[in-house]
Amino acid sequence: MRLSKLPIATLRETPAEAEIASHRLMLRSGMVRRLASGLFTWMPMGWRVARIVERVTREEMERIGAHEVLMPAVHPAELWRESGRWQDYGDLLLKMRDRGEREYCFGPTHEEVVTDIARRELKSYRQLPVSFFQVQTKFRDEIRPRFGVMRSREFIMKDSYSFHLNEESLRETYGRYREAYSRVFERLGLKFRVVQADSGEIGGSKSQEFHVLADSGEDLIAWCDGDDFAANLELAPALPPEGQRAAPGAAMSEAHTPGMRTIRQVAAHLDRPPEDCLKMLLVKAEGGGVVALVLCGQHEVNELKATGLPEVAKPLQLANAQEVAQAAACPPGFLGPVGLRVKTYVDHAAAHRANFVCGANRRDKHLVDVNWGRDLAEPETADLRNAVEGDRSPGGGGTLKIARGIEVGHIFQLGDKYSRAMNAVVLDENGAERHMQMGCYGLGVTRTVAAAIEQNHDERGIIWPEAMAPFSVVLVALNMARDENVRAAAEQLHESLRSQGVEVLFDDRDASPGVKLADADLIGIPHRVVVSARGLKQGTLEYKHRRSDTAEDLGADEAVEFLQARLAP
RNA sequence: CGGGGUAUGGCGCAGUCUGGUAGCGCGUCUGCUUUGGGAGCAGAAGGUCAACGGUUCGAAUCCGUUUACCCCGACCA
Repeated sequence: MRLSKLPIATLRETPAEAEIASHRLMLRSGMVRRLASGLFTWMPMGWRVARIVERVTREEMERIGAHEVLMPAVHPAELWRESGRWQDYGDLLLKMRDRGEREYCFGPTHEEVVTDIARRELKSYRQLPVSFFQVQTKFRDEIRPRFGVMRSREFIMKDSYSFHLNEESLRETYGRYREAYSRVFERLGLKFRVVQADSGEIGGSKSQEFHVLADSGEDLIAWCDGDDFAANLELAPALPPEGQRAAPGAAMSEAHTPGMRTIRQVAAHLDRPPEDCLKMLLVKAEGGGVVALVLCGQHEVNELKATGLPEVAKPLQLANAQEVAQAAACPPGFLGPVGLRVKTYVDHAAAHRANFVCGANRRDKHLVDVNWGRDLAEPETADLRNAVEGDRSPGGGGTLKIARGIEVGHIFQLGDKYSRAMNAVVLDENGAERHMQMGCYGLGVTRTVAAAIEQNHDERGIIWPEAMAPFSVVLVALNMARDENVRAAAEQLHESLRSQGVEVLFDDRDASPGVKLADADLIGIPHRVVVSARGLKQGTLEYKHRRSDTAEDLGADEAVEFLQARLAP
């Protein structure tokens, strides 16, 4: 492609709306343009990248025998009423009416449609297992679209659905998808992790997420290098500490802690480490009232774990002022478990502390040298907190690491949730009707493009992994408009590379060298060749990799072989 | 949906408090010069100041209504 023919300007200044690197760089490099909140046009350069992700994904889907289909983007309401999700999916579902006042939604996912297909087409266990996939535009009416195409309302997803006679077959196919997804992200050159995940609204039992590792990721994931444990932080168990709890020491006493409502203030004032200072949260209980949760000062409550307790209301909500006042005669900063008559759960780590500090349930007072079993009853323990770096791995192979990730894929074993709701059955070998087992598997195509940029960029621009780059080589011809030698050499190299099948972006614009070099860095093509009058005088071209700090000269006549050697897969 | 904010040429912004008929940088176009890290000079095009209504001799500016967008919270590929 000749840049002189691509009428898309790169932006020197960043539009004010862009908060994160990928959004900024995609706008500046002209990969996408915004139409409205959460709606983006994919411009030529960006679309090439999206299509690479699509292509690699398709190839891996076909490799495991999935059949590509294309289902409608618009779905009739009846189908979604049948599954119960016309209501359950909530406002994320974009609903609309046609001229006959019939109700439809724009599909945010396709379990209903594919299950309808399956119940019509699949009649016998002999047809199973089978899986279908599509690459298609989805619409989710997100409350707050943000981060450009990372969380847009309209986006492209590759979604697959598998059908099985039994759970064993489902598990086997699920495993194949996990491997296929891993191959997709490996081939794209992304650093990623597969982690255990919560199934959320889609339902079903087991699910795993694929996260591209990036510091700007919205999710936290935990894993252990010494075993195969890996989970979304919301699911990662925080194991009880090992060993015996220390013996009680000095007798419990009261300390004056005026106005100190945070763990940090209390710990500093009493000269105790934060882990010795237990904090207590009052949260709303199912059916009214409150439940108390006690954790070590440095730990964070885990919402999924907390709401898993029978008494705790979903979603997790802190008690309001009235509820706190009802439970204790002090402000929230001075709450503690001693003498409190509220259902109380204590995190394993907090239950392991001896001689700890906690609120006294009196304004401006804390208790010091408190001990379970001495100053108050032995606690009812539970896992309430987020795991932290260095915690013991549930897999037993060492300690946990924590990193940020961007969720680009999610695979589920759905079981019979949809096949039951929509009565999708086949006859088994005994001629009996059986609800099919289902799996579903999503991969965010457009989000993967943004995630790749989050993981691979520097202050100058994007650094595409080789496999995702919209072009392999950028050919920068300096002062081509006024130097016939440069023009001839550049045109010739462009033609040679093209004839060898190399995807080359030819910067033949009549622009200053600074502009061209800056744009080459911004767009992020891995291999750069500069043709200049200066070099040609010595019969050389200049080569530089986007990740390298230094350029090297190469003979003008060996450029094609040189590049081919570098581009070899 | 709750809270906060913004809306002025393609992009980034000033002007609004204190009303007087719109300006800067980047980009675009023309010409000359320059040419290895976002060039210089000269000239030019481009704005119903988000929309509607009101106050006023006069509104980007004051008042009211509406809309769009952004940021912070709960969701997801």
